[in-house]
Amino acid sequence: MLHSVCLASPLHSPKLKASINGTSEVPNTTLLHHFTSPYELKQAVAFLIKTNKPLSLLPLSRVASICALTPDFPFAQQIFSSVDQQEVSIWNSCLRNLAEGSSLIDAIFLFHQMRSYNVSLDCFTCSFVLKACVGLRDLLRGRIVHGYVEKLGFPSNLVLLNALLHLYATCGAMADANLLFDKMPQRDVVSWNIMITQLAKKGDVGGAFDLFEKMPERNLRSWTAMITGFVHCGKAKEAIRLFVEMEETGLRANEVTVVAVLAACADLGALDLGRRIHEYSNKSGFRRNVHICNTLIDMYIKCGWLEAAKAVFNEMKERTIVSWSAMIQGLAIHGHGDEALELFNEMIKMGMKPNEVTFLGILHACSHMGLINKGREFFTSMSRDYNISPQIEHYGCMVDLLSRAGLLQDAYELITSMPIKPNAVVWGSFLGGCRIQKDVKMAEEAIRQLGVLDPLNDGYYIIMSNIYAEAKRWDNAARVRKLMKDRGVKKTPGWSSITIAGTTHEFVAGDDNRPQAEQIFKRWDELLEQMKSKGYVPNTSVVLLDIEENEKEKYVYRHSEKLALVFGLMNIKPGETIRIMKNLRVCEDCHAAFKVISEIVKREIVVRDRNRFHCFKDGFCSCKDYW
DNA sequence: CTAGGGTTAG
Repeated sequence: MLHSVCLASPLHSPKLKASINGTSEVPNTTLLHHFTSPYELKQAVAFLIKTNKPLSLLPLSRVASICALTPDFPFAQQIFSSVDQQEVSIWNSCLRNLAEGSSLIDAIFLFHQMRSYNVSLDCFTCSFVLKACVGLRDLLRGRIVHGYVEKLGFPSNLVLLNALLHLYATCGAMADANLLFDKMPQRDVVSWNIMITQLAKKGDVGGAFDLFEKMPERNLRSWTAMITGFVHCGKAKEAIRLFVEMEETGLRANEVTVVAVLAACADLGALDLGRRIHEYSNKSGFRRNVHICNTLIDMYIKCGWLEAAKAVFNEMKERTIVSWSAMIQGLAIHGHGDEALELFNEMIKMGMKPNEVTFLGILHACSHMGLINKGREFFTSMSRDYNISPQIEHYGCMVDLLSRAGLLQDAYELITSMPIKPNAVVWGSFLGGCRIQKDVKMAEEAIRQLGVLDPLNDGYYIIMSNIYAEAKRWDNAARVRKLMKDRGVKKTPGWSSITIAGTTHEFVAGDDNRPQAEQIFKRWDELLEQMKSKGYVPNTSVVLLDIEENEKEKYVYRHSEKLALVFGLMNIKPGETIRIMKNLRVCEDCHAAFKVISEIVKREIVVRDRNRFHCFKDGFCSCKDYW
C-alpha cells in the first residue's frame, strides 16, 4: 500500500529524476537542511527519492530562495507541486525578502521569473514587487506591474492602489498620482498620508497642508507626516505649532514624531522645547533609538549646547555614520576643529567607514582652523583611500579653506580646474576670502561670475560693496548698491533673537520701538564706558555708508545682536549662558564688542550666526577670530 | 504574522 502511494507521488516523476541525473554522490542527511546551491539541493532530493521519503521534508523557503534567480526555477516548481502548499505563497515570501532587503533588482527579476514560468500571481506578489519598484524609483517597471494589477483582476484592492499611489508620487509622477487619488473608489488614511508626504517632499507644503486639513480622519502618522513636511520646507515654526495642536488632541508622539519635532527645534534653535522633547523621549523609552539620538546631537549642536550633544553621543551604545558625522560637523562649527579631527581618528580606529558628509565636516574643521595642508591631505585622501569622489560641496569647502587662508591664487586655480562646474556657493566662498584678503581685483572676478550664477542673492553684492568701502572706493561701493537696486535685489534685513522663559524676542538694527528700548540703550551706554576702558574701539568699517565717523558709531551701537545681548543681560539671571541667534553673519564690530563684554559681565555668550557658532568667554571667542 | 503610509548628519 505504502509502496503504491510512493509510486503515484511526483517524487518519482521522470522529469524530476532526469533533472537530478548526474548526482552520483550519496548526500549526508545534513544536506537536507543546509544545501546552499541548486546542485546540493538536487543531491538532497536524490537522497529523499532513494530513501523513499517525502519531499516535504525539505525547507521550502530555502528551496525557493536558492532557485529563484536561477535557471533551476522549474526544478523548484516541480518540488512545490508535490507539497501541500500554494506555490505562489512560497515564491511570495521569497520575493518579499528580496524586496525588503537590498536586492531590489533581484526582486524584479524573480517577479519576471514567476511570470515566465506561469506562476499564478496574486495581490501579494504585486504588492511586494511594487515595493521593489518604489525602492528603485523604477517608474517604468512600476507601470508594467500596474498593468498586471488591472489584468489580474484586483484593480480595486485598496492596499494595492495605495502602493501604486506611493509609487507614482515617490517617482515624481505627480500627475499620475493625482489622477489615481482622484478616481480611487475609496481612500483611507494611508492614501491621504501618502499624498501629504510626497507633496511636502516636492516642496508643495501648501498643497500638503490643504489635504491635511481636508482629510476625514487623521492618525499619528498623518500628523507626523505634516510636521516633517513643514520642517522639510523650512517652516519649523509651523511644525512646532502643529505639534502642539497634535498634543492637544491627545495623541502621543512616537519615535518618528520626536525626530521631526527635534529637527524643528534644531532649525529654530529652540533649546527649551528641545530639552522638553528630550525628556519626553527618555520617559517614553526611546533612549536607545539611534535616529532620535542622532537628531538630539544635531539639535543640541544647533542650539549651541555642545556639551549636551557630547553627552548624548557618549551615551550611545550603537552609533551610525550619521552620529559620527553630526558630532564631527558640530565640533567644527563650534570652533573645536582639533577635537573634530581627533574624533575622526577615533572613528577610523573603530572601523567605521566615513562617507561624503563626514568629509564635509572634516574639511569644515580644517577650514575653520586654517589647517591648509591637513585640509589638502583629507581632500586627496577621500578619493584615494575611501573611494569617495568630491562633490561640489567639497570643492566649496576647499575653496573656502584656501581663500580664507589667503591662498587666493590656489583657490582660483582649484575653481578653474575642478571637474564640476563651479556654482554660486563656490564663487561665494572665494568672494568671502577676497574680502578677508582685501583683494579687490579677485573679488571683481568673483562678482562677475556671481552676477550670472545667482544674481538675486543680496549677500554677494553686500560683500562686494563692503570690499570697496573698506578700500575707501566709495564710488564703486555706491555703484554696486545701485546695481542691486536696478536688479531689484532686496537686502535681507538682519535680525537677532534671544529666548527668555520660553518667549523669543527678535531684534532688528536700530530697534527703538519696543518695550524696554530706553533701558536697553541706557544699559548699553554704561557698558560702553567699561568697554572703552578695556580698550574697545568701535570698528566702523562695517558701515557701508559714506558718512561722518560719529554717525557711523551710532549705527554700529544699534546692531541687532548688541540689542539682543543687552536685553539678555538685563533679563537672564547672572551666571547663566546667554544664547543669541542671528540670521546673517555676525559683524566684526559686534564680535570684538562681545569678547570684551564677556569679560566684563563674566558670563558665557553663545552666538549662532548663519555659518557657525561663536562662544565668547573671558574676553575670547571660540572661533579664535578666524571665521 | 503574506500586503500599503511618516525618521537622522551636508
